[in-house]
Amino acid sequence: MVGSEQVFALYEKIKKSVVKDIDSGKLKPDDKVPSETQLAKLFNASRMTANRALKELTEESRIVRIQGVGSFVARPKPDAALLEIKSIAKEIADWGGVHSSQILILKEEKVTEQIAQKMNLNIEDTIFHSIIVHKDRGICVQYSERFINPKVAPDYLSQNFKKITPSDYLLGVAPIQAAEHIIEAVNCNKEIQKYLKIQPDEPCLSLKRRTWSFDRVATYSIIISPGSRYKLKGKFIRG
Amino acid sequence: MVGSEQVFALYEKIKKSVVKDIDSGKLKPDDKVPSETQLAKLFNASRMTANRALKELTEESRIVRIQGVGSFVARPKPDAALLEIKSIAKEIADWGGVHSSQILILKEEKVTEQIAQKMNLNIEDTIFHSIIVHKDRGICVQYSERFINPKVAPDYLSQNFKKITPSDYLLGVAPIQAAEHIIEAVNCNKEIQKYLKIQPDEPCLSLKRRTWSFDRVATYSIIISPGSRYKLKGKFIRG
DNA sequence: CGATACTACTTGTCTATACAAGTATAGATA
DNA sequence: TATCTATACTTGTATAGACAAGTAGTATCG
Repeated sequence: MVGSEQVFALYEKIKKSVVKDIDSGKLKPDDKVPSETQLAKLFNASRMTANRALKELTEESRIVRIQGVGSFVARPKPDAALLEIKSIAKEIADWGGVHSSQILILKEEKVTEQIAQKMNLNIEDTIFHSIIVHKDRGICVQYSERFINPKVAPDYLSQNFKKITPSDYLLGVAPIQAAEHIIEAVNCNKEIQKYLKIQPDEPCLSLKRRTWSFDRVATYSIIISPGSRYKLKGKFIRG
Repeated sequence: MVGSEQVFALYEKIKKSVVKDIDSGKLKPDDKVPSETQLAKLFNASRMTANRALKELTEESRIVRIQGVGSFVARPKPDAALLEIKSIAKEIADWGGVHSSQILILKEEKVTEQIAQKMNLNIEDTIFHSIIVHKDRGICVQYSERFINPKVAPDYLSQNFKKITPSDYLLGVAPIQAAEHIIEAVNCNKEIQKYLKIQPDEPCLSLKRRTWSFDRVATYSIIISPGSRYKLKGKFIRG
């Protein structure tokens, strides 16, 4: 093994070359990546080898390929990890509870400066704003305040949410491509204490979440759950 | 589109066939999957097509392939989602803090019944047990109690952890394949209050984590952070 | 002017073949 | 017995060629 040089397969060399061009900025998001035929000629490879390189870059979300058109540099995503948290309704169902929810607020309103910044909106834009309290057999287990970008779910306000939960509706019209979470333990304010019917010193889990859909910030949510009544569960597998 | 039947590519048919055999129980974990040559003959396909099918099944973690030996049904993992949480040291560094840690306990001991159950160990087995307090500029931000399966990191106790953190050492010798998390908001007990130097009513984030490596439970950790001093951040992208 | 057909180019799938490289086993050899 | 060797089989990589299918633009026709 002394002095030996790592040998890379040809398709790996092609991949590295394209990745290098992307990372160096030579190829920018939405730029056209050389076609399979061009790459094959460039690297003295067969088209299949270039195909494999581009195919794997697709799987790694570095490029997007469109049949008949070409391959293009993918738009960067916030990060490349996955956090899966079950919907509250599903979680309650899974431990044998009975889920119900109460919509406290559901309206369109002007964005505040803070929300505009978090959701990449202009200050004159409006958003959909909802506050929902989730219960298990009548006991409040979660306060959920959500701001929804009207561009990704224009019909949100006209849903009646009898047959489908707001979360499931949103997942249908605006599938989550990416999300960012901040989890904290907090003592929540009096208003939320009232909604959740908890004592002032009861520690609560606060989950602030931004989701992206179609390369837009789709939702910004603040989710508060009393520690004594709710445990957040997550699972993961590294790729 | 009326009455049209979905046409599947040949490599997809091969994939589906193998997946069906796995899901139906006809092929069990560690069983040998037919070789590329056999599948090619079976489906009247070329070896390259069978190769593509098995290659994609590898990427989907349904099978494991060993060059020169064959393809085998993968052992099932806890779940198929990914939660990435930065190491505390990295997170502190990222917001410009200065990380230090203090090892309170680091020893081998007999497992308790509870830990044995959580880590799939026998009651006569021993484990490595560590308690570490992480600080930022001398202020405690995290209490971390960890139980390590000696089988995945037999040299853990003989490390001095001057140049490498325990987490990074573990990641090196026992890469995480999967993990399970339970996140709660809690009021922590007096002992931990003392370690973290916090008030009794200070809400804390509790993170209980099991990690798997090489198909074994590698670690079980209880991580406690005061809410006022620590925010857990997670990011995700759906595949 | 608008619809149609043609074309050049792209990615998607598939074949037949080849050689490299890793593993397991049976048999020959020391 | 222990070790080497030939072999059969496996997966990994790569080629050259083929046809299908989708897109965009150009030229042609009515």
